[in-house]
Amino acid sequence: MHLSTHFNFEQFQQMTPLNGENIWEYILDRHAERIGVKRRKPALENLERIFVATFRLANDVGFRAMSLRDLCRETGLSMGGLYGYITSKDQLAEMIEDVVRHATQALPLLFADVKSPLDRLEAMMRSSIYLSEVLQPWFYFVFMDSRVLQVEQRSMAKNSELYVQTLIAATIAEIEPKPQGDPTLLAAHCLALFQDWYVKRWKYRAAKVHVDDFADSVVGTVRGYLSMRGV
Amino acid sequence: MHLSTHFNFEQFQQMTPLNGENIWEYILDRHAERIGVKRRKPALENLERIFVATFRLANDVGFRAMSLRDLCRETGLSMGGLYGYITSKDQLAEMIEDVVRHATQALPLLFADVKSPLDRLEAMMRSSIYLSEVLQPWFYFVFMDSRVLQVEQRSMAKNSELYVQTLIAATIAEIEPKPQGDPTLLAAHCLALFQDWYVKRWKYRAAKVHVDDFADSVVGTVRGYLSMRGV
DNA sequence: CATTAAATATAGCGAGCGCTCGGTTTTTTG
DNA sequence: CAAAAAACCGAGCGCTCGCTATATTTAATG
Repeated sequence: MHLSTHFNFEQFQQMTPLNGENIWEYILDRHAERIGVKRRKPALENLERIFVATFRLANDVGFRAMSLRDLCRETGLSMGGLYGYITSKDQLAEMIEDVVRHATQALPLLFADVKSPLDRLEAMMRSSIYLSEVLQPWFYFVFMDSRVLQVEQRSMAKNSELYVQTLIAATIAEIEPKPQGDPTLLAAHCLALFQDWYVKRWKYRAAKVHVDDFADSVVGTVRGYLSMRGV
Repeated sequence: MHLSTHFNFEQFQQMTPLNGENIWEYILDRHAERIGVKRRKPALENLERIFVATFRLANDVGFRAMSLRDLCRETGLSMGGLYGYITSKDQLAEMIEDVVRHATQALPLLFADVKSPLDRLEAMMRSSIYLSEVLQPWFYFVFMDSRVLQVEQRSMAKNSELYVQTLIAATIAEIEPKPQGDPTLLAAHCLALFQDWYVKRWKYRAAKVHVDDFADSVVGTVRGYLSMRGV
């Protein structure tokens, strides 16, 4: 199961438990007893249609301004059919936030046993970037729309960010010789750097930047700074 | 007029042409012939009420989902009164995007004559951070809500980002000895770093991080990396 | 092929939307 | 202190919202 900490995107795709294909199965199983639709094949197809359309519409007008009638038009479902898969509009967003949060928090734990803190940091940042490449619309949705969800989802998304930041700060604090600057602030910078991949995806797509180039650049920059001699 | 390139927030507040107080005058003058209200004092007061309320509501539900009736409730104006200041809901967002774009693009030009590229880069990043501190809700609004505006505003916001990125990339390219990595990609990292100040403002507020501490950290990190010896 | 269960279509509820416009109140002016 | 000007109010227009109850169509099963 375990790979080098210097894996690239192709290698990551082999090891990630969640990807763009099996995610519909994950969601269907996770909400099995609540989802009214019993037959598996149309359920998976419709789930994919629903979420893909949600991402497109939310990106156009924002989640709260997106109408379920538009969602029906995009998916080909009727209002009644749609409500076989969700219990409310808010609950639809909740499902997305839930996927992203679980995926985000599961990743860093895979590398908890890596001895070198610099290598562990690289592995966490690389896997975060690669995962957000595989699930870009999901991550983007949570980043842009979690603020308009109900209070509970909002704070869950914030706490998830702080959790990852704390993990990274702890790793940075282990580095010897100690890098200049506050580990928590440096960890925040790391988050800002790798989140940029899915937040500004339009920019990198237009510039034809490959995810491996981006990851190399971020990792190289961070490693370069953190392994500098202090003043 | 000219200051050192190592100014802090207090010094920046002395030199910025736009701040939290005179911005209402700026907006009133810029839209003078369109705004129906002629008397200056109530106009300035109501403009402030309108924009402050817009920021609060847009942050809660997103701009497209924010209703003008809620806006009236928050401002104390009626629908009719509100429409003395705006011509449409979209035009309200347009005014905000316009302020941010002009302020963003005017800043870097102040330092075009700084000889040392590293110093110029520092000045551009510092001023960007400090300006976004003074006008945080404005910057945050454009970052989060420009995607839901009409196509024209959307592309203007994107082009503005690319413009600043190009300026920074050109400055990075001047640095000797040449830093490792693609200047455009490094410039993108710089943007991600200093935009984090207003995008994740909730995080830094909670952690009681002062804007000068943040700016020092970002500038220190970037300078540290860019002035490293290449491999 | 008939039966039955699953999935979908549709009409409709009360509420709220952006926006307008005739009327009212407030402020300035002579 | 009137008259004129400026600012503001809020009911109402046509339309859409999230959501539901019921009827209809589709697919699996004997």
